[in-house]
Amino acid sequence: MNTVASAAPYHHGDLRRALLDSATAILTETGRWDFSLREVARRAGVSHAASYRHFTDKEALIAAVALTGYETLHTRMTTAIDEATGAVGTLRAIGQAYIGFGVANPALYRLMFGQALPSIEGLPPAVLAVLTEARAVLRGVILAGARAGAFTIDPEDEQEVSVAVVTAWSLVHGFTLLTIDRVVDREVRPQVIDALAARVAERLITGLLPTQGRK
Amino acid sequence: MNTVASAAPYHHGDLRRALLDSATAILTETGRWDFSLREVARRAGVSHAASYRHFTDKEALIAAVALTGYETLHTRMTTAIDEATGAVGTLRAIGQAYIGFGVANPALYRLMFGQALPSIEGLPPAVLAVLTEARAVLRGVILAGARAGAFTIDPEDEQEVSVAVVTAWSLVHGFTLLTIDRVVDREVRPQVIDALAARVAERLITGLLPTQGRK
DNA sequence: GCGGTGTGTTGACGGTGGTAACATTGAGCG
DNA sequence: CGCTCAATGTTACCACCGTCAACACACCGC
Repeated sequence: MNTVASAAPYHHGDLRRALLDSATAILTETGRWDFSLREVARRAGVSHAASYRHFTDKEALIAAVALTGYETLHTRMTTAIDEATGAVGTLRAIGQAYIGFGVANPALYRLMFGQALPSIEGLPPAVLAVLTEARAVLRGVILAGARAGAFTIDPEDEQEVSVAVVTAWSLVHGFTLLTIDRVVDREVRPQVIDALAARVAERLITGLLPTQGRK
Repeated sequence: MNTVASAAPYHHGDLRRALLDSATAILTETGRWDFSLREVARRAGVSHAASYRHFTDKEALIAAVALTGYETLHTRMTTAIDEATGAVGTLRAIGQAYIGFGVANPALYRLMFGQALPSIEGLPPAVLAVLTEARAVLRGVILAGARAGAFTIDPEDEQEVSVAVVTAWSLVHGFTLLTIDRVVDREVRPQVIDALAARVAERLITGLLPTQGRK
């Protein structure tokens, strides 16, 4: 009866996947993350209560969508790393991949980092794991750069490394959100976001001060 | 009948203000920005439809709350500037004020920058005005520093100044959100956020590279 | 062939944002 | 002083939402 080609093992086939697909479709089409469960179900051609066989909660559905987002973000970052060379180049690549993902999927990005949960904690462990993994990747890049002497960071000083990680992540996260929210737009009107992102990243790398010590 | 001392010009007195107060109270108490209009009205001791005499929409109420947030943020920034000296010192002060505000009012901050609107555009003009003003303040600080020769920025190069503005704002915005969302917490476990914020800011100012040119 | 379990449906409940019709009350004006 | 009227607040209602319980079906192993 169904026009879908692939196998239909159970009643619907793979409703869980279908629901996730519907949700992400709404996300990208409308740009809003505050969709209704019923709309997702409707779109999947299924009754409004069917989702509860696959997700305990609306929040669980959202968390599952976020998880897919974290996963693709993570893979984009790692592939970007693989294709880059040098500490600074790798840092640039990873930042570009991150920002590129966020700008390409604004609603998903905001769902991942913006909303439905009181805090990141309380999320399913799988979600936290991927998130932690992504941070570990960034830390690894910075640590490698520090060990290679490319940065002014003592690789043995854990705190110093952490500060650098937080700094880089903050910059990239903040830039992504400001861009998504069109706050930046009015300031710069960049033809290409990439160019602006690159210059912002450069500012982080080179700093603001004239080339000499601090303070 | 009312225990409130001040005048009660109309039926309730100043329902608009009361509703805003209720909303902010819920915001700070529960930490959630997705309250219901009816709860706000209930808390103000008024029927749920009364709010529509003062706000066209739930979104309008939220925007009004956000507006108060932007205003206090703006004043905190300007007073911080007044009390600071030197370009770098001023930049530090403004960043600290910004982060301090966000961390002290997490739910409000997320409401201001996180949520209910497809994008920042489409907000009431008053909101946009204050937001723009806040950015202008930051730009002024950076421009002054550039003119004084404190930064490696050509004050005549508008684009370069803009890049610096976006960079600083992105950093501070991202750091605030990561802190609020407890993402940073697990990485560093800072006893005092201020200390971490200061070190992050320092990283922006001094950059990552060993003290020499770029690339 | 048959029971049972996994899957989807129907229908209901309380709560929500929003609207319309009605009630009240204070202010302006004779 | 009393009337009107517009501003403010209330009641009643709508469609929709998230969630749950009861029911229907269909495929599984036996």
